[in-house]
Order: sequence, then C-alpha cells, then structure tokens
Amino acid sequence: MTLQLIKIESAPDLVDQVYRSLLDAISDGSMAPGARIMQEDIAEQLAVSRQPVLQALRLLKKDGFVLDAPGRGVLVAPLDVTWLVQIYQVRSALDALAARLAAKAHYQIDPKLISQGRAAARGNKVKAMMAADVQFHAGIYTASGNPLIAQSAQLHWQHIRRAMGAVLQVSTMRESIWDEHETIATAIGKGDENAAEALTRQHGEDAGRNLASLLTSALKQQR
Amino acid sequence: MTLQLIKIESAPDLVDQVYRSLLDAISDGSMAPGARIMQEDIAEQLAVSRQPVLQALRLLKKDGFVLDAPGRGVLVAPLDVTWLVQIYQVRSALDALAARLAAKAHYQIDPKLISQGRAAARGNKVKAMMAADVQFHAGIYTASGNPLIAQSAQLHWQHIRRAMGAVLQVSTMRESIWDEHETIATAIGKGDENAAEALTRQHGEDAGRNLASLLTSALKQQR
DNA sequence: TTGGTGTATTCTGTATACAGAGTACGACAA
DNA sequence: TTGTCGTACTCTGTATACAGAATACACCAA
Repeated sequence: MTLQLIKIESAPDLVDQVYRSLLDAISDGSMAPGARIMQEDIAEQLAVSRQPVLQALRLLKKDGFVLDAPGRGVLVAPLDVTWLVQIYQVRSALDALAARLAAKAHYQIDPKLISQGRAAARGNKVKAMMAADVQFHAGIYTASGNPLIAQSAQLHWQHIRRAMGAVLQVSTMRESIWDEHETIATAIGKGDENAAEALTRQHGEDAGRNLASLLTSALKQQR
Repeated sequence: MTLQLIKIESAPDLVDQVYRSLLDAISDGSMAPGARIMQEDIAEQLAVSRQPVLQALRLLKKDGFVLDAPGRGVLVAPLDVTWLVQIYQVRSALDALAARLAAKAHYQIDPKLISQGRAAARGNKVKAMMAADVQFHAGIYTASGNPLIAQSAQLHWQHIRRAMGAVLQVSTMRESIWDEHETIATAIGKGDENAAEALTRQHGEDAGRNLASLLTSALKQQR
C-alpha cells in the first residue's frame, strides 16, 4: 500500500482562522499600516474569545506583520521601504535557488500559467495580475521540490501584496514581466541552471527596485 | 537628537521563556526526536500554566521543530535527512546572498573570528566548534545589513545544531572549513562579490552534503 | 484466539476570571 | 500658562475552568 492517501487535514482551529483573517485584512490594506490593534475588538468582530486572538497576534508578530507597542498592545506594521527592499533581496535569492533546482529537473512549466498571465496583464484588474504573478512563481517553488522555499516565500508575498495595494498604480505591472517569465520558463525547461538562476534573480531585483521606488513616492505623497 | 538610543526591551514574557527553553532542549537533543510532548508536563516542569506552553508550542510548530500528531498533541519533529538537505539548500542561498551584500560593502570581517575558529577546531569540544562556526556566519549576516537574512538563518542553524548533535562525531568538522572561511572573508574584504557569493554557496553545499551523509549513516546505525 | 463495540480516560483547545503594568487625564502648584 | 503629581481606567498576559474529541483498554461474541 504505497499509494499516496489524501492526508486528513486537522480541522483548522480558531487560532488559524483568526490568523488568516487578520493576515488577509492586513495584506489587502483593510487594516491600515500603523493602526492599533485591540484584542477585544478583534475577538468581538470574529465572535471568539480573546485567547485565539492573542495567539494569532503572536504568530503575526513573528512574521513581521504586527509590531509590539509596549504598553499599548500591538500595531499593524507600518509600510517601510527599507523593509520591502530586504524582503525582495531574500525573495530574489530564494526564487533564484528555486529556478536552479527546477532547471536541474528539466521541469516543464505549464504554458497556461504564462498565457493566462499575459491575459491578466492586458486586463486592468490589479488583483488578477497579482494573482497570476504569484501563481507563476509558486509554480517554480513547486518545481523546485523544496517545500521550505515555498513556505518562506509565501510570507514574503503577503508583504509584497500589501505594498502593491498601497501603491495601487496599475502601471506597476509592466507587461514585460511576462516576457521575462517566459524566458525563465524556457531556461528551466531546457535545464539551463545558470541561466534560469541568473534570469530569475535579475527579474526579482528589477521588480524590487521598481516597487520600492513606487512605494517611496507613494509614501511621500501621502504626507 | 538623531543618536541611536538603546531600545528598551520589553520584558520577555512567559511564552518567550517557554519557547526558548523548549527550543534549546530540542536543539541540543535533550528532547528526543519523535518524543511526545504533553502540555501539562512541560507546564509543571517550568512552573507555569498550560497557556504559555500552548502558545510556545504553536510557535515551534510554525518553525518546524514540532509536528502535529492529531489526537495525540504534538511530537518533537523526527530527524529527517530530506528536511535537512532542504534546510541547507535554503541556508546556502541566504549565506551566498549575505556574502554578496557584505562584499558590496567591502566589509572587513574581524580576523579574530577566524583565529578563534581555528583554535576551536584544534580542540575537541564539539560545542565550541559549532559556536565558532555559527559566529563566523552570523558575522556575515550582520555585515550584509539585511536583518531578515539573520532572522531566517537563525532558525536554520537550530535545525542544523540538532542534526549535528545527533551525529556527534567530532570528525564532522574538518579543519578545512576554516580555510574556506578565510577565503570567503578575504573575498568579502576585497569586495569581490561574485567570488564571495560563489565560495559561500559552495561552502554551504559541501557542508550540507557532508552532514546529510553522516546523518544518514547515523540514522541507519540506530535502527 | 481474534475482531468488534462500548466505556472511561486523557489531552487538547476555548472561554472566563483575575492581577498587574502602563497610559491618559485632571487637579494643583509655581 | 506650564509642569508635576496622583488617580482612574484600559488593556494585556497568565491562570483556572470547562467542554469536546480521540485514544486505549476491557469485555463480549464468533
């Protein structure tokens, strides 16, 4: 009996649910950066006790989405360009690693991911663009065969999502990224590890610089 | 008043203390891989209620040090070679990134780190060797100027420490690693980004392979 | 002897209760 | 008017209480 059984997922408990709910709210901007969080408010809104909220907040703190404000509880982490740059540095390195591993396996990335991505890029729905982008990169993580990469990167993407939301400008997503994606996919498919790695890193660094500069001006404008 | 004030550290609460205590026990092997953890036992040993223990365990679960055993609480994560290899892959990539950033800044790594490391390697205290190794790499993380790298890597080192403890063999630490460290430090100091990155990655991958094979045979021998 | 069913126990996760720390605000003095 | 002190309040973190789920074991039948 070596066949892969569907793993029974343990029922998501309240802490998980609160965590996701808060993470979502923070990522999509409905909880503003710098906003103060009070356990009781959250607990009441979600109709749970303070206990699961307390635990969820601690997890979010570990991930850098909320900060301690000693004596005043916790705050939604403010948007910080430096922080974003650091996120992109790490993510680019992880993406590059994933691309190299995927190339080693001559993994054939589903062409649909790219065609769908191009379609999304031609539309004007920011969410759809973002989703396509995430999906493409997630595809590489999966292809790498190293789940640890996906796990780390997933958190990074939440931070990125937040920054993107704050920038709002649709122009952020230049269509050229899908040319880059296609080049990367080709290199991976051919098994050209060096090219896949270098292209992916470059792609990530460009995206980081781009978003960072947009965020900088957006933050300046706000004040 | 632009001078950097010493940040006031919020008093470490019980959750933090329990977390560290458990992390330490797991990392140094005093809590055996696969061992079942019961909240009440821990709580009693540390003279706290179950509440902080519950939260600490959830944090450890997020880090991969304990696993859910549905219906039976949690287990100390078993030592898994595949997992270790994945850790090393990610850590090598992060180390390489840190080395590149440090080289960009022409950071001069304290030569003491290396001389002390060589001294430790000549001794036969596993702990001291390990500590020197960690310190050298931590130096690079600091030099990178990206605290996110250090944060991620710190967890990886805990996993590595655990594996090393299980292997026990002093021979694990070949003295040549300090030659490699010295080469890396030189490349960083000279600002040779490419060399620093490549050397560091190679160093990490070698170490990973080495430890993985030792762990494999150690695990085989156990059964 | 082996398989199945029912019950008791054990352990987790959530809710509630409690105590302590810090802040905010108001009163008073200079 | 401004600065300081004191008090009340708010909010967090920890402990205790409670309920539910899953396991283990014993008993019974085949």
